[in-house]
Amino acid sequence: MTDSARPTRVRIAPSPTGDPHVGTAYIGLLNYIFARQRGGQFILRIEDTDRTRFVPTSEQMIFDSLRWLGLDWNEGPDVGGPYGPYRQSERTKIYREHVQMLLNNGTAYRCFCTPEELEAKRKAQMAAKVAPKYDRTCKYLPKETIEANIAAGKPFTIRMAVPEDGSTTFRDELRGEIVIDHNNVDDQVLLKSDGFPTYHLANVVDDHLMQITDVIRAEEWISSTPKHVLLYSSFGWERPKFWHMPLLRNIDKSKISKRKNPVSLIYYRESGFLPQAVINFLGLMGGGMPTLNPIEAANAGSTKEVDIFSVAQMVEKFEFQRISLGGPVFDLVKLKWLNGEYLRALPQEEFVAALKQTILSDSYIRVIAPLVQTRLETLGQWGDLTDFFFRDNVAPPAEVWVPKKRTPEETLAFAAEMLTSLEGTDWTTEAIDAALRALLTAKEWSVKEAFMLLRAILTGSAQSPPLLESLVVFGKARSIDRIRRFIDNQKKAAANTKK
RNA sequence: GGCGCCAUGGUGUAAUUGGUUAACACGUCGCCCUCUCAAGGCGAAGAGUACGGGUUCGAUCCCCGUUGGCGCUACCA
Repeated sequence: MTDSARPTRVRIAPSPTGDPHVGTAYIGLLNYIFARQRGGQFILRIEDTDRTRFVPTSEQMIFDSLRWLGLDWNEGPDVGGPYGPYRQSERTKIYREHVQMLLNNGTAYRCFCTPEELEAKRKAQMAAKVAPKYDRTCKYLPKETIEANIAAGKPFTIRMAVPEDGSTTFRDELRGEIVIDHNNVDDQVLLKSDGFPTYHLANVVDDHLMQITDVIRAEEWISSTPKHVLLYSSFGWERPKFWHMPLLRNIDKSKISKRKNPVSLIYYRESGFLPQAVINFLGLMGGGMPTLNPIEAANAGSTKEVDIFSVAQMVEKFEFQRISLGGPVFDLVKLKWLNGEYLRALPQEEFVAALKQTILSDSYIRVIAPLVQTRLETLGQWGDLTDFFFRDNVAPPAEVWVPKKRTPEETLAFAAEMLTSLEGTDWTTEAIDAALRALLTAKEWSVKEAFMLLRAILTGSAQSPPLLESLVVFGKARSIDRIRRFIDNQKKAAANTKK
């Protein structure tokens, strides 16, 4: 059972629940480097077991974004491999078979409690200031009851039977031993009533079946690692090594989120960040690259070179043991500086090519053109009508964005509502229109007021091509970011004038 | 609340693993260059390493406690 003989195999397992996330890219990069350093394999697995959050277009965006960043995988849903399928929704039979093994050896049991019952119990526990935990009602159900329930067609989940005392100890390769008392481990649902597995089951089964040697994932998983360790032993399997990486943070140190940061890889690509810069920046998060010694630094010519490196250099020099465990703030300011460095270093031909691939691409211009064709008299007016599509900063004056009968405060509050609503909207004119109208009716805003506000935020002006179409063309990721930045900027400005 | 993880300038990281005036990069400010703005060059301010105790001749580094931040606490991942 020595793992030294096993060839290194690592994986990332994103969920297709929306836009591909920078956190996925971060963990992806780390896994990629880890595999390359050891001549191992890097696997992409799609964890699409939550049908309520499933977004059909998400998977392809994940593929595209990771490829854009240059993080190629050896095995995955789209490239195949010997351990497929690599999409969990296609592996439900495997999970059911495995959960049966657990049922057979008594390390799992059926639970007939309804979501409502569970919710009520949880509330009661919270009210009593007790740690919310499943009370094991169904753990010791008599055989006859279980069979009767099944015969009656009562829906059930399957839970893991966590030992009622003792503790689980595991080793985190970066932190050392971590001990968690079983009192603090819930009887986790392994198989949902819809027949799909939860993360915990699917993850362990797949990692084992796919021969994963090292689990390199975000720190948020530490607390549930005992569940996974317990599962490995319930199955009688050797467990992988666990490496928990620090969590990327917002400026306020909270876990990075779309409310406070552009978090979509689509955003970075569409806003004209270079993949090398994004990857380089991610490589800076948490350290890991050894500092140049003074001689190397002198040879490099400039000390800032220590912050600039490629994936190849990371593969060569990155040391996982050097990673610092404090969650790094994802600082857009430094990313922009880095991106500027890469842009300036580009040969002119490549710089032009980069423009033509992104912000000046044929496909982008093609979708903008119909919006302005009827509105211009000479081609020279193109820029007048479309500038906001090509700009990063638009700053509408207050007389444009504050409706006559509203105060700046209530307008900003409405903008914030709009942001929340649009975040959860499909990016089509119909869906945006519906969302907007629902909101404005609820808040008693006129169509004119609401649309003008959004127009001002998006374009910086009171005149523009059709708003909804413009939003769609500009893209969800960038539109959302523009609204968010507008609100932030106005709040800052208001705070400053008060001082 | 419970459990866990973490803690070096505003931000990201260094500090030959206990011996330095605590270093580098971003950002900020100033100067130079310059038709402007960037870029580039030069320089400055900014932490005494969260706090309090130990251990030690000596702690950023080891130990304990406190505080704070973050995460988890779902039929989400």
